[in-house]
Amino acid sequence: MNHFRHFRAQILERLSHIDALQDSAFERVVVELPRDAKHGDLACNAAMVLAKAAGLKPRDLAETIKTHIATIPGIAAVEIAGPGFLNLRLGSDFWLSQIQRILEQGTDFGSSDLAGGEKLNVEYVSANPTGPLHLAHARGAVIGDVMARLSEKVGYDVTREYYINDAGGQVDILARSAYLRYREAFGETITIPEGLYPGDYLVAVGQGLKQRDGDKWLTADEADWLPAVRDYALARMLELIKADLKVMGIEQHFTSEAALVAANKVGQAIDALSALGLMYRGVLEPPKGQKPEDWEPREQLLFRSSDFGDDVDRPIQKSDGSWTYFANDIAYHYDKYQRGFAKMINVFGVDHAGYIKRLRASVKAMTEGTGDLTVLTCNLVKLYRDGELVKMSKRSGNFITLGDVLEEIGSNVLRFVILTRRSDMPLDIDYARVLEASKDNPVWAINYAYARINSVFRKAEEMFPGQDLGAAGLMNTAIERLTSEEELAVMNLLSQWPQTLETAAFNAEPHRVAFYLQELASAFNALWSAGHGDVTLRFLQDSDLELSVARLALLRATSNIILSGFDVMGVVPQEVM
RNA sequence: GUCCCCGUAGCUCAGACGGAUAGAGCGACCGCCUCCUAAGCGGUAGGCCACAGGUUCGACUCCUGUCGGGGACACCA
Repeated sequence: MNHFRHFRAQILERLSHIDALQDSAFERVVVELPRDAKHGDLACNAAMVLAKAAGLKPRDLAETIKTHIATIPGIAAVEIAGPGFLNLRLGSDFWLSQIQRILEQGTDFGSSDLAGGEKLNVEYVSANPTGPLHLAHARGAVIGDVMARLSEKVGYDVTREYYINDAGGQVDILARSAYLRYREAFGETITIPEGLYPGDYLVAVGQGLKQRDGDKWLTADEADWLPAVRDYALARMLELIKADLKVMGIEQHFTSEAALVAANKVGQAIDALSALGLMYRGVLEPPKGQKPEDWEPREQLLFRSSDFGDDVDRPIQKSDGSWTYFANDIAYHYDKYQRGFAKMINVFGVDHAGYIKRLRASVKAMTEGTGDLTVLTCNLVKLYRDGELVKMSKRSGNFITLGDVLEEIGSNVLRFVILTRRSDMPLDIDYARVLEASKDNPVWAINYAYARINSVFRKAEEMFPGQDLGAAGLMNTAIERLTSEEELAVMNLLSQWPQTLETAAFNAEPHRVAFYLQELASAFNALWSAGHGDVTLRFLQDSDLELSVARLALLRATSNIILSGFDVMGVVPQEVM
């Protein structure tokens, strides 16, 4: 349960009974977290935003509102502060109900059906199938995967998707590169010309092809071997890619660009846009600034993307009459829409940022406004070792593959590090730092809190043998015994989890989960350490079972939320450290 | 030339829908282990939120402009 929404609804209901507010609109009323914990558990701005229309001073209106909302169940105290804030303090009856919900629902606590089961397509990675994934792809993979998980939490019916760009010139280059490796497998000495892929991951492809087909292509014409070599190499590349994704726990539905083209989806999508009057033949202005030397004005088939927010209209056909990449992409999104996805999320690398406007324009146009495409961009990732930037050069084939990184730091750390930064900000990863076993390594620090909680439960079983310390046994707890500032801070944070999930999901900001977990772990560690100075604050008090159980209930709720957070991030927790 | 992103503490970064004294981690300095994991915790110092206007009762947040950093800009994918 999102307690902000819960109490807002309760407050609005009470406001509707106040005579002075009969004509007021309540949309601007917000229930939120006060900036300072001293101000209470919740803050409401109702008096300030409604005062003007009601013809009252904010603080006078606040007095009236206070008397009406003070009796809402769960609210222990209402204070008026500053320009007219209503600061609410929640009572132990409310906290107990929250702890009970968390214990009962486990990792489902915070899930909701706000999206009402709407179908959502999340497309990510979609790396060209011409080589192994590298570090930049990992970022998109994590962001997309976590967006998918978050979206499911708030009630979307999510399909995870990978778009295989297997129809363009790059797959012919792949085929030619693989063919050279095939000849190499027969002992020939090869030189890889500029423009082909030099990476040695193709050696195995050449060998595999030799094994499968023998020498039948050695003397064949390119026109004959190319399709076969291409299909074989493509399949091998997809195997590589899927293997890396599997290590990260990612599985997706694969859609082939070539298959869409073969099914004439492009023609259908362009016809649909033509029928809407959005296609025309015309000549584009030359690009301003540096004008390419070989630029020449030519008439092309253009899409009126500028009618839908793009800067200029975009070409759909190349000069040789074949479709542009954009045309295929229009077809792909048209296909998504026909499969029932009015709502789509794409995760792009920052180098494709300039492509977003035209793609969104095409979705708006072809769905006649009913479709919605959100595009998340992932900024650059730089890798550091011992403070030195690890150079990556795609041209020489000398780049860090995702497999290399996974081998060294693992999926957990990689996922977490990626999620500690907003996706559209540049990200630096320092090997030494992320592998450190200390609070400098955030995933470690959170897992440490979780492991400590497990440790307390092990101790508790020794101290109170026979006591039921499972969810059922902790359910009816004297939560009012928890009165320390540190304990209340943790309870308040636990209650913020549903809100965190919703914000992260609906604003497409998966990093919020990571920041929330760091805060929660930090609050827990503070609670733990309070017991160092003051023995009565230790969780387990062998002379006071009731208090110990109350504290254990809070701890179990905390570990449930940590597990929920890890679950959403795709991080696998360690039980003991 | 156009478009997109960014500019917050010494460093790396959070600050949803505009709200109260702008936060965290690292680094610096000072404390805390006979005790559930000190792999930790507490405290102190450190900010004209790039700049200038505008909207508002109220702007780090919204709008316009300027400066600075990054990225992308016909037919490639």
